[in-house]
Amino acid sequence: MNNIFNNLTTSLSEEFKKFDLDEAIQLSMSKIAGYDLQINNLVKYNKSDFFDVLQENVIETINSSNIFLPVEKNEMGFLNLSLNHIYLMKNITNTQSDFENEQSNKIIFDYGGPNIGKPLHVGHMRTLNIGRSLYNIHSFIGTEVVSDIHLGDWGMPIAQIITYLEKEKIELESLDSSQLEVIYPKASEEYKQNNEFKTRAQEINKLLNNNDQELLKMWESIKGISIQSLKENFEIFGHSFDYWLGESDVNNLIPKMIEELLKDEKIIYDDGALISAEDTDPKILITKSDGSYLYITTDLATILFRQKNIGYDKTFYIVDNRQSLHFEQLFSSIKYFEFNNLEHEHISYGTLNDSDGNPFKTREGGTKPLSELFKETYDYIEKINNDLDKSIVSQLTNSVLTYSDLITNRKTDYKFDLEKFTNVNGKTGIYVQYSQVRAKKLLENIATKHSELNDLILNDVDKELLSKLYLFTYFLEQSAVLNEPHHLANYLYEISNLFNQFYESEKISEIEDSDQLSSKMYITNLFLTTSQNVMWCLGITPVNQM
RNA sequence: GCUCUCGUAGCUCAAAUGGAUAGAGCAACAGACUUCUAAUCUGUAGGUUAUAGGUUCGAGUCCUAUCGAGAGCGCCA
Repeated sequence: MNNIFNNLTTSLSEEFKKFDLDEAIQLSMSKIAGYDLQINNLVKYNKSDFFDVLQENVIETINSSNIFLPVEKNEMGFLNLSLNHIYLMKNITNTQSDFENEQSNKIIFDYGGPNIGKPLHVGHMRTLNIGRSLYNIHSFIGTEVVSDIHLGDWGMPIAQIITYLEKEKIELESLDSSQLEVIYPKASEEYKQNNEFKTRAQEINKLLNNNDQELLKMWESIKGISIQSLKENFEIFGHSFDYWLGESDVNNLIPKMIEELLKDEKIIYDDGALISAEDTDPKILITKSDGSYLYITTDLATILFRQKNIGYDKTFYIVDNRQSLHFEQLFSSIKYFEFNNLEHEHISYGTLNDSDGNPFKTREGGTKPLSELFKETYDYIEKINNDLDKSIVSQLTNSVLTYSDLITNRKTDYKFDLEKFTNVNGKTGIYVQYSQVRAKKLLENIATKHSELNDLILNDVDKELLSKLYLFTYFLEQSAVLNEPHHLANYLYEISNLFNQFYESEKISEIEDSDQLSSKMYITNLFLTTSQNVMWCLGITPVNQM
């Protein structure tokens, strides 16, 4: 990605190359109070005879960039850097234009993955939050991004629902989404318990795969009802997708895919089922022994569909940790079957549990619908402040559900603790929202006193805040490179906390000196811009009052 | 049984690619409101990074072993 530090680190690498050293220069957060960043690449050479010369050259290069205040030599080779606020003031805006990117790189984000007929439940929350955030982050730095919800709209679950409707003689015309949501668990239960039901469901599944017109019509209206309900839900949570493709859209590609793989002897028969001929442990099952398709069958066909109809350089699958074996097999098969050499990555995440660390359940023991979690959070916030508009409470609810999800490293399981996540203090959606509302009000209050910025007059807190704001790019890059939104989420807390210190340290509206006031205004403005852009990257909508 | 992930303060978590004295937030305790919104801020306390070895100038991070936790392992997705 483009940012103001890149040119510098590139030319610093050149300095190392002059001594035959291949070093990727890394800026890291400073460990020493009073400094902002440090460069540690020199340390490992501090016993070499060229150390002094190299260090001098490096320092000279840094100094001529103006990004930092003059750097001093360090015996060990730790270069401590302080940002040059005056220079950066003219060169950093923390808006998207700072990161304009010329490389064309297209990423497909495969996330969400709800099944039709089933309501969104808490298990969907992380893929939606992480997926949206990564989509926004990559979009923010200028990458071409495409999202695909990858609907579970085919296969056994659908067959089970249709079998149930048939058995209970439920008319399609009378069916609505809330009914559908009740039907699925019942159908799934019958499938397990009742052999007759199971046989019929498998039959229907096969008929569907063979394009039975009557059944396809039923399937289509069930899908329509389901998508409508999903879209209404997403409206509440602020999610949207570029593509609403599903397993059914690639179904017709599978027979030919299987045929060709068989012909090339990439897959072979084993106990009637088809497995990959690749030498793996465990073996990769491609179709069942009755010829019907599996998770990996559709995922493989999806690759073919996407490279033909969408085109991409990378695909990110934002899916649960527990499916890592599936993706290992999928990615390995893509190469082995010679589909393409593009980049595919499983962006895995841990399970969301309740505050006791147990899987989220309703009181009755079923999977908890996402709408229920939303309602509980909404009510909790409303109790804290019942003067607010419903729309703001709703936005705050989303902030809490999103921020608490993104503040933790995605790889580990985490506990959803309502009381903790709605706390006014601490790393919560409420706190970061409050901070930016404060900034907005402050700007409204002193707007009339605004004057041109001639010089920056900064106290210690101002400097600390300003430095942190100029480091937006650092955290953005970390989140983008590692596909980990928590770096940005934590950054949002840090700048919010520093802003609150800044706000409390001095009564800004009473400042007489116009240069000093302008400095404060500038910082407040930059904070607001940064905070709102970070929120955008995380998928949080800033509220206007609270 | 095999494979993978993880173990950091009382609790929940940071510390990307190995870098200087391991940081935050809660909770606890002590302070600051006739407010630019105190839904805030300040301070105190809290650590042998599970254990034992190893690699390195340098290890929470890499390697090996042990203990502990979780997940996955051909006809679900």
